[in-house]
Amino acid sequence: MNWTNLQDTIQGVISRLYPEARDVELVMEKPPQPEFGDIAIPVAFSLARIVKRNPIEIAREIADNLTLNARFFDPAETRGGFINLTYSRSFLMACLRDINRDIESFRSFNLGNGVKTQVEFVSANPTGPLTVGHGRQAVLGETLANLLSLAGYKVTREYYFNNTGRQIRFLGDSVRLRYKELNGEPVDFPDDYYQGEYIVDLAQKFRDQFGSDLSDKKHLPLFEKFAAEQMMNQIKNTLEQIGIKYDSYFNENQLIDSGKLKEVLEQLEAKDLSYLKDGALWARTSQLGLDQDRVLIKSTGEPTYRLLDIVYHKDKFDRGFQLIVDVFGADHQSTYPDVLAVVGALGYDVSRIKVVIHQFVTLTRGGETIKMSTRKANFVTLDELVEEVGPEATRFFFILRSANSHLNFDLEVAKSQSDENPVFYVQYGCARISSIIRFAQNKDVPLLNPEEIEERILNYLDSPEEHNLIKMLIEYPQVIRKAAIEFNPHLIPQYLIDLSKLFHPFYHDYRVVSGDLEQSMARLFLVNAVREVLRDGLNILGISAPEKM
RNA sequence: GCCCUCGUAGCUCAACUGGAUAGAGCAUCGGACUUCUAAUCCGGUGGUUACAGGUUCAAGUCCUGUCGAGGGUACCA
Repeated sequence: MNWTNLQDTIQGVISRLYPEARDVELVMEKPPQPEFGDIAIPVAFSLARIVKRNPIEIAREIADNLTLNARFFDPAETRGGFINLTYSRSFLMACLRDINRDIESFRSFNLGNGVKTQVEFVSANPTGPLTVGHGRQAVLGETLANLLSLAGYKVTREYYFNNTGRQIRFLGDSVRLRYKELNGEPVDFPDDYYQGEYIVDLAQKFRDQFGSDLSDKKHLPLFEKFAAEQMMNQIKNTLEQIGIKYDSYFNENQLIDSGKLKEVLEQLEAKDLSYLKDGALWARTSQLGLDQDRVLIKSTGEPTYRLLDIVYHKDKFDRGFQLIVDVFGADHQSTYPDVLAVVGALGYDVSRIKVVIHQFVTLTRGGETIKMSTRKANFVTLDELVEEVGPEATRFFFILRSANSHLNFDLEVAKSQSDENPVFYVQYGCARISSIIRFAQNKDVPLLNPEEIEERILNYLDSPEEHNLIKMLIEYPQVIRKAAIEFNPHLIPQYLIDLSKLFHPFYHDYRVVSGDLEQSMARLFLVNAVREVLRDGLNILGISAPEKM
């Protein structure tokens, strides 16, 4: 028995009582107040409109007809049109056993059925170190991939590596000029080139490797290749520091070299979706429902980012991905509709593409906003951030807020490792419970396994606080499921904080290992379940659950 | 100008996608370790959900408008 079974039961009662309203949406939620029970169902209000009757009567009628399995739920009550259900004691204890048995199967569910899925995230140009903003996307994308993976999707994590075009040319030439400087030659370094100190480092490395006879512009391709590869390695290192690994790196030049770009252009021409104007090739995006046409090939002969992204997405479909997740920053909000429209016009089912947009990170230092620009090099790198606050806090902080909210990141706060960083609060819960279990072992209080613990012993768990803890644990699978369905991973850290907020006061008020052996075993069984959930949740977030702190 | 995303306690953010009396943390004030970890706990203070209308049994959430922030509106990515 679980939440889903209950939902089916209620749906059945409704369609029997009110056949005309069989399709009504059944919402089940947590009531705002404990005296309203554990589950609230406001369905009578929606039914009232359809069957044109008083919602209070309807609620009563449904409650009376809910012949629920009494082993799991106490009789249904109604209150002002809401139907309220309360978990039975035996249901709570059954769940507690399940959690102690195997947390992964307790929270497991299958949405994906092995659907071949790609999650693309970060994909920053290798023209500079990753910034704090990329960090948010990295953590968001990776956590989403984790969630989809445990939801039954077959997930590939991919990084799109832009290794061609103007940005790379600028990068290569920036390095070349710094290299010239190192050779003692005078240079005029353009304002719109990459100003950062890391360019000088690259030039130095280049000089160490290739000598000092290559400053002539004809060697630019060598600089480009060298610099892009170096930057890409640096980016991989940065991501690895916060525990992020990819299954696949996709190089942009593959799209060009393989002829796929050309193929797409031919298809667009055949469908009369492109035309020449002012020396450039345009897409008729205005005919696809968008506000204006867009350039595909610049008059310089170079493809635009939009065109490459169209080809890339076509290629994703051609590689057999059935679900395509793109994690983008807010600056892509205007380009992805064009990409989707054109890819759709090429005959692909773009409803299989899910675009997750996250808002920008505003970086502050003691309340002062820091303006960031890669070009000007006045940015804070992800490396610097991780070095200051550690990988765990970095990950937790970035996943704590919903993707759609502007994230304010204050360096002073992050650096201080203060109470404002709730990752410690959650981890401390794990460490505390581990400590209790160690203590219990020394006192010969065993942590019983779910098969051997008797109902008689579980009867010691009879306080409201203990029941509330178990009820909170029962919510865990719903939280994970919801996070996966809605692409809202921030629900997980929010939940873990809430669970910890229930555990820590419990710890203060109730002694786990006491003189009463059976009571101690019961409480040990409970806190172990809490640790299982905390540890599993942290694991999904890529954060460790320390046994000691 | 137009298009996205937002606007919730002094600050950072939640609020189960339309549900019951809008919740946490930080900050601030005051308390708690001879007992399994004080990175903890307990209590006080804090709100016309930017503003004005509308939709309905019910609006922080939906629709319209105004104001404010960020992003886009490039033959940059």
